[in-house]
Amino acid sequence: MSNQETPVVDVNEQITLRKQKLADKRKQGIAFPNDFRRDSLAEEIATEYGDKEKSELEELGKKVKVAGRIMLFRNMGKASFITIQDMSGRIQSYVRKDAVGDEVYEDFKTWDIGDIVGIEGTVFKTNKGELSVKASSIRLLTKSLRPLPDKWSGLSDQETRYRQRYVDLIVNQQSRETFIIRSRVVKAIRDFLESRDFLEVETPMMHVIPGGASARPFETHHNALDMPLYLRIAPELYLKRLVVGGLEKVFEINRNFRNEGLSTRHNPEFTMLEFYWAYADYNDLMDLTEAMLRYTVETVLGKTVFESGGETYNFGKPFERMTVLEAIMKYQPEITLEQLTDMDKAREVAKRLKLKLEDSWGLGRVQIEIFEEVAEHKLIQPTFITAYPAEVSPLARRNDEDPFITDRFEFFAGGRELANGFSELNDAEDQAQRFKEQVEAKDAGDDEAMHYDADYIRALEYGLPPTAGEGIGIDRLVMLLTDSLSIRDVLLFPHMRPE
RNA sequence: GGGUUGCUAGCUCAGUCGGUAGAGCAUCUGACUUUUAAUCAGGUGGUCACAGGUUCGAUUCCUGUGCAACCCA
Repeated sequence: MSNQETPVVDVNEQITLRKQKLADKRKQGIAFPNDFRRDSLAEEIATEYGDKEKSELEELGKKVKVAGRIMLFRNMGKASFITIQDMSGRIQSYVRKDAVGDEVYEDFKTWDIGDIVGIEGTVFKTNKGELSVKASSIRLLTKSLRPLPDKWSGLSDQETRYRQRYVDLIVNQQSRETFIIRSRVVKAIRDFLESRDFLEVETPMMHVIPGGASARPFETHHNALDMPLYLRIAPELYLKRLVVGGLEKVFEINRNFRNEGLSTRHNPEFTMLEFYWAYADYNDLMDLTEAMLRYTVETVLGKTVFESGGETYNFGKPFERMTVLEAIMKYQPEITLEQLTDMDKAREVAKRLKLKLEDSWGLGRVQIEIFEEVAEHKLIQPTFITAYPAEVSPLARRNDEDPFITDRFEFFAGGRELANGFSELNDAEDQAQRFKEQVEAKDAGDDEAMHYDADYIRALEYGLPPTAGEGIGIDRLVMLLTDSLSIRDVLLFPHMRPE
């Protein structure tokens, strides 16, 4: 294949010319050499020599080998300046005809912005003081056949940025930074949990029974076994099986798949951290979550107070904690506790808020609908909301004093739910009963209700120690830390309809 | 699912009250051995998203489709 012409669909004059240049290069020998080895990155050179005086550098005569993509090309006759970009940043190179030789220089003048080059030369400073590499030799390593976007305005078309992320990453520094931050967030969380003796595990992505959350799954098919399989909607039930098995502190950072609509907050596949902690409850979890998020924000951004979406966030001070009902009354003071705890009155409140209620919903579900309508989007600063009704928490442990609610919380910041955690239900008989209720709901037409997972019940029957577990949406956390309005901005390759 | 907006050169954008289009960057030719979005002179480049309709004539007006962004449910 390497000697084949690349088929190009949308050919234009510039592409045709570049293909001709590549064809000439093929005739001269190896068009795609892979024997150049660099010894320096742009940023390393800047860090090491940026502060030195012009004369100091001349004395030093530091020789470097750099490589990267040509981003700017300023030809001034018998000498040129090019700016190349590598994984660390950009550096300028000064290419003189008398330094690289007539033949190379004439060839070099035909190279294009976007081409990938290797340069050997000396670190120096120009008269204007810009740190540069004075080329003693320069080679074309990869011919680029497609012109890059405008060197000044870059690529701003959202669709192209998502569909051709490679181009976005070449020209938009901010996009590169977003994904560097994303990587640092995951690393910070991993370091934090490992330092507290959590074990990282990998559990199946393909489930026979999709469980651990309420959502519609993607379905696939195993040919050899001739059976349906589901892409997981959550790893929860497998991680808790591991706690039964004695892995008392486990976590997994991986993809979940939910067969739902697309929006600025939803992608069919998204990344979740889930972790389980034996001999702990939801209060311990909130403390741990607070410490982990504070550590993550501080490690990644270097500070605990930051701006995002026009708001100032403070992850340094203690996170607020309140119950679902307290949150409703805080943000809608005319609603009383009495109205929220009486089924008929709560339904009246919901009706006034123009919420659409199903007849089958109990008081707990109605309360949550009201909460989501009046409070959720107002929870800007980091806040834990507790005391979720059992009706909407099929996997959470009931509260000892009030069996109507569970020992559960959700964590909010920026008006978005970022985490969900609770003391786990470890009563096998109670869990079996709740699965049955879910199956009844499914039979009644709720296609987000859960299946009955008999093996999970069997695992619980061996005994799940008292345990707390939590899931944190990594994409939404990264959105907050990178000031991104859409989940697509924090996914390298977001789901798009076919072109 | 409903609504609004957008789709014009490789990129970023103008524009045509209906007479088939412009700018900057990129590209091409020429000048230039310390430039900084280099500069200067001169060129090339477009099924105006797609398909219909109205019209003497549609990129422009109308309808539909596709993709995208935003808002609502």
